[in-house]
Amino acid sequence: MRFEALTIKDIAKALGLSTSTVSRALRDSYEISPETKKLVLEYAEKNNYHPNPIALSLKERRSRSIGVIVCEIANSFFSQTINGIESIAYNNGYNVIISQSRESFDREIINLQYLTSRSIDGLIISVSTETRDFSFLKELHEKGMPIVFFDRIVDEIETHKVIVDNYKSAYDATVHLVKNGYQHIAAVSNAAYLSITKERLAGYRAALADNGMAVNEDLVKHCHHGGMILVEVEEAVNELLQAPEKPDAILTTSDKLTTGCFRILKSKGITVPAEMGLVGFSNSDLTELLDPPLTIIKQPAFEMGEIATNLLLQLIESKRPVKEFETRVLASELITRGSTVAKKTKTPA
Amino acid sequence: MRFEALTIKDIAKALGLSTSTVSRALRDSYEISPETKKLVLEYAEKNNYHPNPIALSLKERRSRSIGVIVCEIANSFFSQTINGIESIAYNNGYNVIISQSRESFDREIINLQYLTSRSIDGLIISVSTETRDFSFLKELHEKGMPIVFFDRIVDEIETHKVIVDNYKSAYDATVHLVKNGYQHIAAVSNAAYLSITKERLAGYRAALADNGMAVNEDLVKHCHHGGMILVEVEEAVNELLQAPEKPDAILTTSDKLTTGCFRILKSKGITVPAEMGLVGFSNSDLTELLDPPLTIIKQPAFEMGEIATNLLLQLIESKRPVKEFETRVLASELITRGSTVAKKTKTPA
DNA sequence: ATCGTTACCGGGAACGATTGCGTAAATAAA
DNA sequence: TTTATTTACGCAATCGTTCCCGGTAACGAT
Repeated sequence: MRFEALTIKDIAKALGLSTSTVSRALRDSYEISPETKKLVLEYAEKNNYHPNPIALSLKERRSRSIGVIVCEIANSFFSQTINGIESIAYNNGYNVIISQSRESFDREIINLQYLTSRSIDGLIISVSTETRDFSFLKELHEKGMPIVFFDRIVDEIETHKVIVDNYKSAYDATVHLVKNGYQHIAAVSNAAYLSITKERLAGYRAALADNGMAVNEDLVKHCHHGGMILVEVEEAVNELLQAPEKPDAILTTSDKLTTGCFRILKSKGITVPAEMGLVGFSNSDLTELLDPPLTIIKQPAFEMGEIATNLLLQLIESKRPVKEFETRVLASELITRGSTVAKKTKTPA
Repeated sequence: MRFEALTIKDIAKALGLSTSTVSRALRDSYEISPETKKLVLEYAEKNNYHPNPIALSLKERRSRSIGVIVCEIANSFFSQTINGIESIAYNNGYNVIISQSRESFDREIINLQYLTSRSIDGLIISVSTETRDFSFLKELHEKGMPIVFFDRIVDEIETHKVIVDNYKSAYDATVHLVKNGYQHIAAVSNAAYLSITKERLAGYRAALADNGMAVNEDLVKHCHHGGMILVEVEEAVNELLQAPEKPDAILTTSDKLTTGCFRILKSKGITVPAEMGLVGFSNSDLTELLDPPLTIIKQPAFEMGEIATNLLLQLIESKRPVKEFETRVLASELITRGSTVAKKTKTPA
């Protein structure tokens, strides 16, 4: 069952005017007399008229809605980003339609097809951990769909992108570990081909090298489901513990991996930070309350969502095809807490 | 700029048929010859035809999208619920359009107006903590908009609702505190008029009464922003600590309040569970890793989202006005952990 | 030869809105 | 008074789709 909304036609009939006149009166056209305008406007106001957005969409060939694809909503980083996206979209009269890939490539494609068939005006996406084939996205982009990437971006596609300085973030976090006396620093990261993985591990490796420490590839682990499956993280940690050169600290490169590693270490009775230092990317506001409080790399997720949306709207509302694209690189924040105060130094209370 | 999609008209022109024939062929109508069907279908397939959903919406007077209003996406309970909503909506070919009220009544109304003007087919909502006036929702409902409430429901409006057994949940949690030797149990809750507040506090009070403990209203605090503002929680805790009868345990009635209280207690150096027991509603998966691990009441958020969506779709797709409404009451889960092992009993390792 | 059926297909009106164009009346200019 | 201009409005096309009406063949039955 549906409730019938008032249409322009109803107003026209009620007032003995044509629909064109009503339409023009509502849009305050110069060719309508003030009296008629007043009449129409008052009637519309009184009867709570709202233009049918679907009819408008059909006419204007735009839906005023943007699609968002993330791997998971219930993840602090992504939900904070969506928060930012929603706030900007909202202020500009756009809807936000959300889909989850759940880290599955197939599902990402289906979502993509679905969203585009629902005629969204633009897309904001952080690709799934499985996504190695970008042909669908590329095709979409070439057809003219405005796309903005954030977090896990796609180098092959030229468009606006929003990320943090992944290299520097990981570099600084690794240096922080080194400064705190850790000698054998491992990394637990996502799939190797992901942009964030490449950049973050590059920072990690550079930091080690710059501090005269050898990079031991045995100490770099990849979780192909990005920590969605805890067992995967457990295996990674187990392998690290059995490595010839057992690490004394771990750098994790995403939210789920950080809390996942912490969870595993705790369950194994490995003390943090004494036996194992831990620093990782995380946007959860509860890491501070953990035991020990976690040293984290926090991304400006909300702001990233805002920027991505502004860039997308710019793309959507541009009259001519945009050729100049920018990659916004934001600074992350290294919040040092208990999980990395170890070895040599002890922070004074 | 837009990319032009293939329309039924294009197919008709290319194949020398009328649009009606093409339309019918695509919908496998009996009055189209097998040959023509094959021709059309193959052409459509080859050129990747997709019916324009906006045109369909206009014709069918439905948008195949549902609106969701929650106070905040970046909240574990709500993001998990949205997860459930999205999964069911997705499987039924519906979009999910999300808005946040940020616990503000005004913003909730604006979102409501916006969503309905965008012609959603139905609405799933958990009202904001400020919402006392339901006339807008009521009017919407009377106009025929399918609505399903979850979590913070509205008694005055007769429609489907999805909640947990708030009374029992709070009752059991309180009894748990009593059993663990706590004598003076306080409650930190949301605004008094919220459904969840009333039900949960009723359970709390009943549990105290049933165990021969007096209900001291000084020990019941209300946070009118639902814990969104930490200061508010801090004030509540301060008042509790200065109460004539100082409490030795706190029951918190929502996610933000639980972690908020914990944060405040920790910052004040009040040890949990020794000086103060703590149990609260929470859906965060990190509470287990806190120090001490938190005893929580966990709601089946994902499932709640699923059920709410199924009920809504049922409402939307019903041929005649639905008169029989149900309130699904789900069981919550009391997960006992360190934050409530106190006084008398000590759990053996 | 005429009629009724069946099988196929097209015309055109919706759905709700915008907008280019035409035009009547009123006013101004010649 | 005649002509030009302005004012104020309506007609109809358009967006992409569906679906109610037709309509026209071909064919068998009378």
